[in-house]
Amino acid sequence: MSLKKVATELGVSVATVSNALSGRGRVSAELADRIRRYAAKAGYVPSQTARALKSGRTDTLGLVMPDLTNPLFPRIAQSLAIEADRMGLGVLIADSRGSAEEQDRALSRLVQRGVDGILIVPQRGTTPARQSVPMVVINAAADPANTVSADHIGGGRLIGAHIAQLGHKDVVLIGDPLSDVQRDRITGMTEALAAHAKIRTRSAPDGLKDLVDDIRDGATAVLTTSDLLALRVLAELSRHGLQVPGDVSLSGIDDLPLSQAMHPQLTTVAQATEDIAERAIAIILSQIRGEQAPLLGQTIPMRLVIRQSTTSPKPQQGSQI
Amino acid sequence: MSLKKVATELGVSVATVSNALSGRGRVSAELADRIRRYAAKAGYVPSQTARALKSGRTDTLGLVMPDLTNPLFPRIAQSLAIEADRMGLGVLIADSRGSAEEQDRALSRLVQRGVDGILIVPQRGTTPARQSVPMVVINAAADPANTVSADHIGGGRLIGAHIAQLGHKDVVLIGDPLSDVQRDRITGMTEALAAHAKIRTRSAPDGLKDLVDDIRDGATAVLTTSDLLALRVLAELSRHGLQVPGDVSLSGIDDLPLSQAMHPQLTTVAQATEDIAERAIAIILSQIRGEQAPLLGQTIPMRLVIRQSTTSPKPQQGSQI
DNA sequence: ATGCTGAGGTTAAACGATTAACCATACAGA
DNA sequence: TCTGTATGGTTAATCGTTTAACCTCAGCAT
Repeated sequence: MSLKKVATELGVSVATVSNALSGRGRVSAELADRIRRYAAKAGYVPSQTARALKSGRTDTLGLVMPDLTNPLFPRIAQSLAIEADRMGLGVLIADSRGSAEEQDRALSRLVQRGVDGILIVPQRGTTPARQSVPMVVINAAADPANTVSADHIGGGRLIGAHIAQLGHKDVVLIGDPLSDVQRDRITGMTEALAAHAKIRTRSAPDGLKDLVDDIRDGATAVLTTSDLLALRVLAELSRHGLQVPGDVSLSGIDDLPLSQAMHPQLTTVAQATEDIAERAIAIILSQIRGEQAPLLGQTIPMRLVIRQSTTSPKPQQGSQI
Repeated sequence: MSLKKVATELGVSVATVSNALSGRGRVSAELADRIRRYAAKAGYVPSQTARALKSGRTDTLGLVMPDLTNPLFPRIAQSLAIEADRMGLGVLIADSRGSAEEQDRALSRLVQRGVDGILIVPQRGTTPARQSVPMVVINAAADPANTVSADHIGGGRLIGAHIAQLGHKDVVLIGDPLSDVQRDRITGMTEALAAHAKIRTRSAPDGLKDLVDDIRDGATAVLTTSDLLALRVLAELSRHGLQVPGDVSLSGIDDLPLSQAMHPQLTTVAQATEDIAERAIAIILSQIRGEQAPLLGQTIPMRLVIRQSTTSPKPQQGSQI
């Protein structure tokens, strides 16, 4: 069903049909009505392709992620897909599989496919190559412009403050220092805890094995930079007979489904992925439409989710000789 | 950079440029070479949109999933995205958010966007509405044609046989009976265990609370239909002081990242998502190209991953007075 | 010279929608 | 009667590629 077919079958010109359906040109009310009804009945669906060719816009966004296997991907993808859909946009996915080169290849493939804009969660420590279409960076730490990110530092502060308030005086922070995001989270935790507690920092995954020593040495809480890492820490602790939260408090970040399935249920910090998606798409849409408002890095607050894995430290800290 | 621009700048016709670049028409070797070089230098990129309009094909597939938040989604999406990419296809995602109606809406949106075919992981118990483009169903249980699925029954058998071989005589199976896939997995487990053990079946999530009783009553293994459920079961068991695998063996299915992070590491069954993706895309490509070979449901074997959560039952089963 | 063949191009139509520019009719005002 | 102006359409160009059909020589045989 093309415009032309509808037109000839109705004995009018394609322009009239187009005008009637779009409501833009001048068509008498009754003819417009007749056309609309006929088109609906005949199942006419405008060709996005033809429209794209004419308008130069495909109403499609590209989404590039470093690793689709990343447990956070589903959340972001879902929020983005839903919001994009609300805005009448499609989302084309691409996996940048580990390397910066693959990331750039993914970018240019998307551009060649004609996407109107690109949403990208960049590889650790890389700056994606500039493209000919608007680009919004998601969840990069402290990038200059066109960035929408969860407030990782703030998130770190949130959990740090929670732990400080519980009265912990000796805590260990563990995360992967190669990741900007995780570094930011550690920074936040440190800020919130510095005045209240001794801080030990370990880097994952190598530092996992030192954790038990830290605890024997007096640490009463372990703050991790991700839920998955927290699960791993829990494994390590329980292998050595340490109870959470009895002997140690433990926290994650991300609020993955597993944080509710594990025992004890994990205290964590959630990203407002819907808000991130909404902002990201708003920004990219405004850029696509040429409103070059230099929207600077936007930061979306995180939310503390207190569950069972954190409590006040045991009063008797006597075991350390 | 359009064909036309390249053509006029080189003083030839667009047809010649097109022919030279595609290698299809008749162009003298040296002219073709000159054109190719110039096009490359000028950064000419063919418009996919125009090509799509002319050819009627967009080289794009739609991927519909019931819930992008499903922990299996990343794996499938990644495998599919990579394989599609290898075949020169793009992947447009859509979330069917819970309801069968939303699923059908997602489908028709994709069709309107002009995808050449659709890959769908259907909602539980729904049969997606037939569309005007080829469709391949992924991971539906026992559907008729055009289905590519992990062999869930076989996977169930695999883990069942493993447990039988370990010598368990009394096991409980737990899963969500509303899900076709999970039912299939239970079926497989049952087949493999029927001759060797007493089988108790519980449905998740309500049956979780009965598990401890089952074990006190003599059950020595709990087989779940998913890793996430296994984690939940582990939580329930340890809340009641039961050790895995000391007191009970436990297994999952899916081989999610968490199965390695938890303690003990989970014995599980993995889907060969790459193989599934490859088959699914091969099928849909052949349909798009009109080779209507009535490819019937294809089933991809699963793979047993033995880790630490399963062992032989304790010899002394004396406590059950 | 004349006709043929083949190589190497060019012309033009088509895909489907949008839209600027144009045309025709009716009716009002002078 | 003639001009002016809505009103309601139609024509045709355009976006960038692809491709069937056609044109134009050069070289060759008759």
